[in-house]
Amino acid sequence: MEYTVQKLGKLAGVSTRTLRYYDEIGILKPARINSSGYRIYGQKEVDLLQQILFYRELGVSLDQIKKIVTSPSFDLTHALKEHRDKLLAKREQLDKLIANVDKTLATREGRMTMTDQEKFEGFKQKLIDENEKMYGEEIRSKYGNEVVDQSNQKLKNMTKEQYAEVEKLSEDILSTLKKAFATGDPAGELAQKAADLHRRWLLFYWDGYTKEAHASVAQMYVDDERFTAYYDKVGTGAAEFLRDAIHIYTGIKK
Amino acid sequence: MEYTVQKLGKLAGVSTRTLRYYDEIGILKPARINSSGYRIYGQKEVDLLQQILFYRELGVSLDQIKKIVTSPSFDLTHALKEHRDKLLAKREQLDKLIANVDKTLATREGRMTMTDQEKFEGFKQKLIDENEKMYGEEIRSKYGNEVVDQSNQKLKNMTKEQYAEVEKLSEDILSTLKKAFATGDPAGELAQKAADLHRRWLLFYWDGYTKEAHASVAQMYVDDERFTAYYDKVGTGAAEFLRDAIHIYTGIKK
DNA sequence: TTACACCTTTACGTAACGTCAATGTAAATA
DNA sequence: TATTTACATTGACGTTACGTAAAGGTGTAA
Repeated sequence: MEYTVQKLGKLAGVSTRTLRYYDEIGILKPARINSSGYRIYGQKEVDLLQQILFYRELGVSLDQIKKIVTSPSFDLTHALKEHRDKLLAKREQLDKLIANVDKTLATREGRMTMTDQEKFEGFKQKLIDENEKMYGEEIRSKYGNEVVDQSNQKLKNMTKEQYAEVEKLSEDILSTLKKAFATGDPAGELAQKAADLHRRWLLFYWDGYTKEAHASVAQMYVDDERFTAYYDKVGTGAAEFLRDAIHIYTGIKK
Repeated sequence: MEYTVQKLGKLAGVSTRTLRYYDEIGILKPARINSSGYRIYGQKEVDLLQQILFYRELGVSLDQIKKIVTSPSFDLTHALKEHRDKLLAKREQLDKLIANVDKTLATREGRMTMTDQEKFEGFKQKLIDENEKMYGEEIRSKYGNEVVDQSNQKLKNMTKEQYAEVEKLSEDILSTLKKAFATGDPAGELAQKAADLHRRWLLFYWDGYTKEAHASVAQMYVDDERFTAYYDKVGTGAAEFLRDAIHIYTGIKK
């Protein structure tokens, strides 16, 4: 049986380029070249190619393979042992890399959750505390703990993408609030949009959204100086403005 | 503190070529270029290089590193996780390679010992049988079993190098025997050299070399047609010639 | 004859530098 | 000050095992 490059390539599962390359580096020469300059391979070459591909499978370099297949006295066992040593060293190196990447990831994730917590923990606690203060023991025993638990769960399960969305919402709230604040009308379209964004933002933390809780948080923004300061970045009195807008949005007035 | 390429290179443990390459691919540009065209690096670049080398340590490609260090919003955690996946896949691949090389080695070594045994087992058995026949029960119970055991051990423990030496000795015996046979003098220098080579050859199989056993083996070469045929390749009557030479060499005549 | 599949050689691209080569500059020494 | 020595520059080729055109010749079927 005789083969052209493509036929042999298909037979062995290699590209024609590979066969030409093997010819070029002298590792597998065709049995003959026909009158048109085509490479013609015979059975012997098929067998040799199989040999070559076998060693290639083992990760042996073509240079080494060449030595193996061209020199009959080549000490294959020794070569393979050396090759195995190299592979083992490589794996050790890989293991180190993997361990390092893992460690780095762990550190980063540790930092990430810390950052998350730094960002939210205080706020969350504040929310809970204020909530409690506002609604008192009665309401807390009713659904306060539940809300707290869910909030904690949500925070812990939040993905980076979700976090990014939350941040975007935060920014949107501020920018919308700024425009709304400029109109001076808490019942206006912009102010109501800000209130709606704020509701969506809250949904990232609360499962059991209620108008009452929303209104209560809005009041808190006015009562707690830290939140007041945060929203007053938009303009002096913005916290009150947002509270008014939310109270209108929720239909609840305290 | 300002650094030229070499100073920074020494500081960070990389070559100047590496620094130029990093400049070339835009991963680490010097802080400025002085009037002579020298690259001048500052503290910021030192820090960045450390970053770069850290990721390089992790096996991250420079292309990826570039993305990491040039885009602050790059999702490093995600990138590292993907990178780790790649490393894990690589290790799996490596493990397969290693297992295959091991298997190949085992097969080869199995074949090797089989080949050894094919080559020696029959001969060894013959030796033992003949020895037994010649010396009878008495001598066999005296040291025959011991010799057999040691011979077996030696054969099994023979390294490839030792085997190669044995083969070389075999060839030397034949070529020397040929030349000696041409002289027709079993007491001559060449014949005695052949006898000595034969002794050394026997030592590879026997620990407890004795002149008697050696002389006995020599006689066996004449008695057993297979060995006679082997040595008569050198010339008709070569087995007898070798026997005579060995008998002279050992000083034992049967 | 035309189309189409298949062949050829030539040559650039890959990743991350190593290694000259040719040449200019800064610092140290005679 | 002149020279040596050390260090800088850019340019370019080499490395591995092919992938991927490009430009053009060949074989065969419709």
